[in-house]
Amino acid sequence: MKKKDSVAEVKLSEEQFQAIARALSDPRRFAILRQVAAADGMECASLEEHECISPATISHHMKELNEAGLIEITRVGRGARLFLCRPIFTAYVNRLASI
Amino acid sequence: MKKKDSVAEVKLSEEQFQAIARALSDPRRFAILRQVAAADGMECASLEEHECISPATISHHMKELNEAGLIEITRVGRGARLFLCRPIFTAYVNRLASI
DNA sequence: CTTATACTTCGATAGTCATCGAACGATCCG
DNA sequence: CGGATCGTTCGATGACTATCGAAGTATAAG
Repeated sequence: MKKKDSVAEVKLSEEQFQAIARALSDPRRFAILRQVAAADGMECASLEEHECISPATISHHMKELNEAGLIEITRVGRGARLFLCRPIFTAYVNRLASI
Repeated sequence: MKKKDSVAEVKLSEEQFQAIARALSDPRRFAILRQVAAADGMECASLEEHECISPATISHHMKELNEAGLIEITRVGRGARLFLCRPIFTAYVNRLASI
């Protein structure tokens, strides 16, 4: 008898687990992730962070989040659409919760 | 109708939330937290980390975990006992999960 | 009292990382 | 074609931090 395994729980490597922890430890990155979670498929250009940090820095954070496996980035036209990889994120949360 | 609020869910400040995220982003600290979670009230001297890092560094990590609100440290005799602050930890996990 | 154990504090160091500006690449529009 | 917009890459820089050894504090034991 199990609970909530409807998505066939992803298995995170130790490396990825730590990469995610690191990715989430930066306030900007977490803010970005929150926005993507709230509006899946949103335009990168719509992120609030464009108000306070440079495009170069935003791009850097995107790369980090992407390499941690937390978001997918799809270029469309001149812009980019952002998608939360919820299975990965959920796997991280569950693993944390289980310590 | 709610779920699992049996501990009267703790409310984390934005500051504490980020402090916890930062605390968890270091592999050593996470390893320490895992050991404490697995053996609440354990002796600091029993941590595996004594095999690989200096007492000074361990003490530093303890301070970080303590200031993030994740562990309590009580001196007893020459040693120190470590306790996981599960309500705080759970509040962090729940807040993460709710994005 | 002296020694040993357990942890803390301090200062220094080396490595990491968020941030930027500048230059570049791609795409859309007129 | 020629701008204009959006994002990426690169190199540099300043800030932060994990780590250490050495010195300090407290406690227990001989």
